[in-house]
Amino acid sequence: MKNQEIAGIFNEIADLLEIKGENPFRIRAYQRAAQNIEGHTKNIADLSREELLEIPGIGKDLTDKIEEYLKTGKVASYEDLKKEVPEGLAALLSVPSLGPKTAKLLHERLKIKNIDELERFAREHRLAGLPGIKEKTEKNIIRGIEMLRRGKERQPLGRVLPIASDIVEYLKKNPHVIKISIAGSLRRMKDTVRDIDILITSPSPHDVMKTFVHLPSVKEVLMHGPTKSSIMTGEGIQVDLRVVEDESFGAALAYFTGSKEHNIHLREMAVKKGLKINEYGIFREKDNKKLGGKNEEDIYNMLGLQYVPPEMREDTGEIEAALNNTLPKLIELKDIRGDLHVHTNQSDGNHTVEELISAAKGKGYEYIAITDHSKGLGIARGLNEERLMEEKKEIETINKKLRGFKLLMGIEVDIRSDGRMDFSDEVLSKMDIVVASIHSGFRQSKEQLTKRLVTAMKNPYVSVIAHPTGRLIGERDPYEADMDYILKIAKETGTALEINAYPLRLDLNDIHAKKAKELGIKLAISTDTHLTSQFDYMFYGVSIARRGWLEKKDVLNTMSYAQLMKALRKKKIEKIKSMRGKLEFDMTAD
DNA sequence: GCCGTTTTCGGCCCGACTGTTTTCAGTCG
Repeated sequence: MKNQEIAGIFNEIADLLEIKGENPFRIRAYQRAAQNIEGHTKNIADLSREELLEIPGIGKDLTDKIEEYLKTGKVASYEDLKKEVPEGLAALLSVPSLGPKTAKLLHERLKIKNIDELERFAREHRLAGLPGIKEKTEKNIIRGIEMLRRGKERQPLGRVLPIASDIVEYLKKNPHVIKISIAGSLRRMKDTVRDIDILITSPSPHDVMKTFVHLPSVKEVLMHGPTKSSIMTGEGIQVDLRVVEDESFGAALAYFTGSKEHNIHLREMAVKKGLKINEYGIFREKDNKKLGGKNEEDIYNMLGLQYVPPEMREDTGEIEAALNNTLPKLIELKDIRGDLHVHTNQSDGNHTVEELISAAKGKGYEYIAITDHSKGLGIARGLNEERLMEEKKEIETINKKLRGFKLLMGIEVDIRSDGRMDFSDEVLSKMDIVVASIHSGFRQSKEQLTKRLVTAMKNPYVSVIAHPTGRLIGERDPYEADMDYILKIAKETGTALEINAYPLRLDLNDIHAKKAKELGIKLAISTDTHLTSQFDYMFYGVSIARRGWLEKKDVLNTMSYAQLMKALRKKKIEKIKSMRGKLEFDMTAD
């Protein structure tokens, strides 16, 4: 996908233009274009000129630049800009509290070109004395650089949400708090978040703010105003709190949840209707009469839109869909009827089958698939043929005794480095479900990795590809595989793709999941449980699915046991037939 | 740079907090 590359260039152009002091709206145009390209589910390189022009925020000029880049690998105007602005200067913008005006000033007066130089000047007190800069600003710049170095990366959703929930519980105890909600990218359930946003309504903001800046987890108070404060926790996560009156809760929640792009789009719509939206409500422009804002729904209703669930608020088409009354009915946690990727203590899980059944029943599930590792994964005590068959026998015995609950006999079969499955087709054919995945050779070439996954999908007994990109958030990048091609083959072979709900994986991610849905590929949302408590991760998987606009019908494990077994068998037969067809064709071709 | 039921030119979302000021610019979300 060229999308990331092109979005990156447009974002850098925006930074360079900012330093040059260019027209802010021109800068925003580049940022908006970058955002829309990055979030686009189709590979930009495959689009025609007309299709490019249809992307919001992409006009004639940017289309030219995209085509220029695809053809030559460069954008001339970007190369020119880089010559004008010293290398490294744009990086100064990543320092919190330091913006383009200051960056420009620092370069013009002190010839500062990068963050290291900036830090040296600041520590030597050589910034103070410049217009508008004194000791306090100097200190803020040093603090900003430290923050940047410490917590640059975004944190995984699964790590931050529990911290946020603790803070919410603590603040709830303050008697002046009426309503409280998590907002920001955390409420939108982005797979990684940079900070925690919390919204409160209270008649006595001062008291709430006082509680907030004295939370036990506060390491530093970054900002402390009457309605808005920020703190840094001991874990190095920034928490922003906003307090409004109860009458404004809905408007403030919408404003504070974002995304920024979604909000800007809503406000532009409002302006065209003679309305104005801010965090206090929605108002009639001419006489400033308040028309709503106590509930989030007010905002959408007044604009003639369906209510947009927070997970969709990225300005990637949801507003247009809401206008046309065609928003998908997003999948919900309660739609999930089972888990298709579960490990027992036979491989690297921690529980017996019975313990897993009991926990799954507690979740209200109708079934789970037992999918231990295969022999190739020695480190996880992967099962050989003999142990697998023993497990199968055990599962069959247990199944006979179960009432209102079923086990699927499965395997998480390793895709070996040469693309072969870790078990023969004969063994795999005895499974109810085969989940195939890559656990080694991550550094192979793009061609090799793609080929491995494609070979797996073409195997008639493989039902699901687990954690298809192999990423571990903050630890390991997704491996180089041609995702567009993999999606194409998944569609052709009828292989389902997994949204692995393990918080560090969340793999597929939201963008790929959306694309898979558009192609008509089925998805499985699975927890990859190794501990019974990890069944709870399903919530994260469903959140990613919602961000990918998935509906109940797109997800395998929303089916009943009978429907699922029928669907799995049908796919298997179709695959075998199609493979035979290919084989015969190949033979006659020779 | 984009975009059009007021516009092909002239707009482009809106407000809080900080640090430097004595009325406001810069930054952020």
